[in-house]
Amino acid sequence: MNDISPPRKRRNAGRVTLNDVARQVGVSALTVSRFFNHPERVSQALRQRIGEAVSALGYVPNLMAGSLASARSRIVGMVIPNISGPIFADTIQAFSDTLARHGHQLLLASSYFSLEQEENAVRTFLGWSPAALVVTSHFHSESTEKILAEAEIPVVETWDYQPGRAPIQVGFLHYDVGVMAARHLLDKGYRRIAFVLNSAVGDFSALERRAGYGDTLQAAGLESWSFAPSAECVPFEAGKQAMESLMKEARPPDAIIFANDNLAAGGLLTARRMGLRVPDDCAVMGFGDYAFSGMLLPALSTIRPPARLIGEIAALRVLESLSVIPSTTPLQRLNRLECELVEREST
Amino acid sequence: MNDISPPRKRRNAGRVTLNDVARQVGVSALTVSRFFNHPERVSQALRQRIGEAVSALGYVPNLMAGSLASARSRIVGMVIPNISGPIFADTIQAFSDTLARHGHQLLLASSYFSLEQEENAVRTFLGWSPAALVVTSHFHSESTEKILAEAEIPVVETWDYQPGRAPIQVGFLHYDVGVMAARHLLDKGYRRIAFVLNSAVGDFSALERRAGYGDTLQAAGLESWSFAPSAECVPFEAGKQAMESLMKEARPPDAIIFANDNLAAGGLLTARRMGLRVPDDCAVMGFGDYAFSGMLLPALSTIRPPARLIGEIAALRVLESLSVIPSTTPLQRLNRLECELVEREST
DNA sequence: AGCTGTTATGTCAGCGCTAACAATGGCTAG
DNA sequence: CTAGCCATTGTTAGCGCTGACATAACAGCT
Repeated sequence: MNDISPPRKRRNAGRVTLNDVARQVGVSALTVSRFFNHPERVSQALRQRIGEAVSALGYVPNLMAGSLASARSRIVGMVIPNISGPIFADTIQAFSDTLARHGHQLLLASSYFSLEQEENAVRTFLGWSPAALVVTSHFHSESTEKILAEAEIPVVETWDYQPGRAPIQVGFLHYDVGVMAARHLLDKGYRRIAFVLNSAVGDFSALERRAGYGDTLQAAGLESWSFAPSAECVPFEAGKQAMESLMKEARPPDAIIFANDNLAAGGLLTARRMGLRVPDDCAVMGFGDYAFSGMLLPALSTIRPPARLIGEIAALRVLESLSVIPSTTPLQRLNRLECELVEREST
Repeated sequence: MNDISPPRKRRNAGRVTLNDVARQVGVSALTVSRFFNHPERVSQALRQRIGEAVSALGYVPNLMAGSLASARSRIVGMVIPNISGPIFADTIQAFSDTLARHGHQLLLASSYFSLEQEENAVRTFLGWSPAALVVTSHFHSESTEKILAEAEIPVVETWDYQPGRAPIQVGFLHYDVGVMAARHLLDKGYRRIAFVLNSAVGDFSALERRAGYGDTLQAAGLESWSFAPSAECVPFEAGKQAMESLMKEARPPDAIIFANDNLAAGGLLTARRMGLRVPDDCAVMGFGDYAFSGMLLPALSTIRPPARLIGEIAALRVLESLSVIPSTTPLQRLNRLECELVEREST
């Protein structure tokens, strides 16, 4: 019955395409493409007319198609331990904003300090041919290392600085933070200084801070001493547990460095509930300078990491690597940032 | 000279493609494609062999190509006022995690309460043919409304609940929060209750909370009264400014509702510095239940929004709309969530 | 005039994948 | 025994865009 089968239809969905714009203006599709990607290569007159047609038709470039054709995208993937934590949020914010200012988008995933989740996220992100990838710290699973090395895109490690590593790094030496905290307490005259680790397993950076603390105490001829709260308890509880346990010892510490301000806050409030005076009976020191740290009673002495700066500089390094912005060259060294000691009432 | 020009080369870059896998196994590319997207339509035996080939070759599906071909992606865009703020971070975290569990990715942008930035973000996101779009509140520019309506993808509005609006909404009625705060203070016997607005322009939700407060006071035959800090100052400062200014009045308030906990914290500390007793001289109430709120002295009474729940349910609604997970149907009503009054020492 | 170089635009082929349709073979129902 | 059906796999034709290359037009130069 049917003579010629009609050409197979495809669900174009009536979306406005480059070709529609091109036809409207009377040029080839490529010229319109250039209008978006290399406007300087299109004559003034055409630029004007294309611009009008674009807004008249309400054309939205299909970034997927563009990325597929050019094997480049304007997506940057970021894997970070968590989003809602008080420190990383600032980094994400600054990173995202800086990218956005230069027309790039942020694809985000959290790893919860799990190397396996990090690997999954990296793998998935690579499926999107991202322009670059940003991860946290230099601790990765072996396969993640391999994948990142073979990805042939810029990779930036944040929140850490390990001299001599290949990828671009934007962060600080956690070891130094441990040294800084220990020195501060030593200068203040404390001698029995304990260190409380994070209850979150996989937070290797905290271990480096402890190493800095340990070496500093050893160099001063003092005994170092660390407490690991049971995993699986929330930071605040872990701090409480640590304080109770440490103070029960025969010779309790006269100062405690907590792996972060959440733990320190738990410790601080527990100390007060136990009737201890802070810092007279026991000094307390945190890390992170969270929003609440200055409002505690006594206000918490802590070390403030350059969270926003990390995000911003990481984004700038990414954009430089992609030649989106000119390279401000010998900045390699400026990737090593400093933490700031915030001395308040608890030490 | 040259007889036949060689076929033009393209920068394949040696990446492993579907075809490579298919060739290795000895099937067509489509079968491998089905292996990933509709595994149930591939025979057991092939599934096995394809799976092996995939990991042997280290094949990573090119999601761009897939999305282009199918006009569907597994990206969900989210536009939120800010990332690092203490409340939205939880929503983002829960949203991202829930999406990730079902193989979807989060593309994130922040609007800083600016309708224009929101519109830009939405426009850009649409270029990625996202599977769905999530925005904050029901306040959008006219063109954003239009774009969203025409997008033909699920759109979810979060952090707000306006009866009778078309898009899926997951949130609460800010008006109710205002009522709840006012009622609480009235019940406690306060009569001269002031409201302090947010210093961030564009936070329309705060205006709705104020409306709830205003109507409640009016219904009680009391005068309502609001203070707007100068824009451009950080929340903490704005709270300070408000407290100083309000307390200088001839008949100062006996209770103040702040638009959020940051403002309230500024107000609280200022009150104490001014020698006022809280809550005896002036009660203080916030909104948000930020991390520090319970640690202030006196601990801040506030209203806790279901931040994580919003993120999680928004993600579930998105996934349902996309038929990724079965629809738990008459949940429409469950999208309206409740805030919780957290009574502490400041009221 | 002829040559080179530069700028502005077009042609063509494909990026890697999947929807629509077709084909194959085994199996049941009439 | 054959039509009809399901399950499984293959063929074809793009999705919307951009790279490499080609071309045209025109300027500046010998």
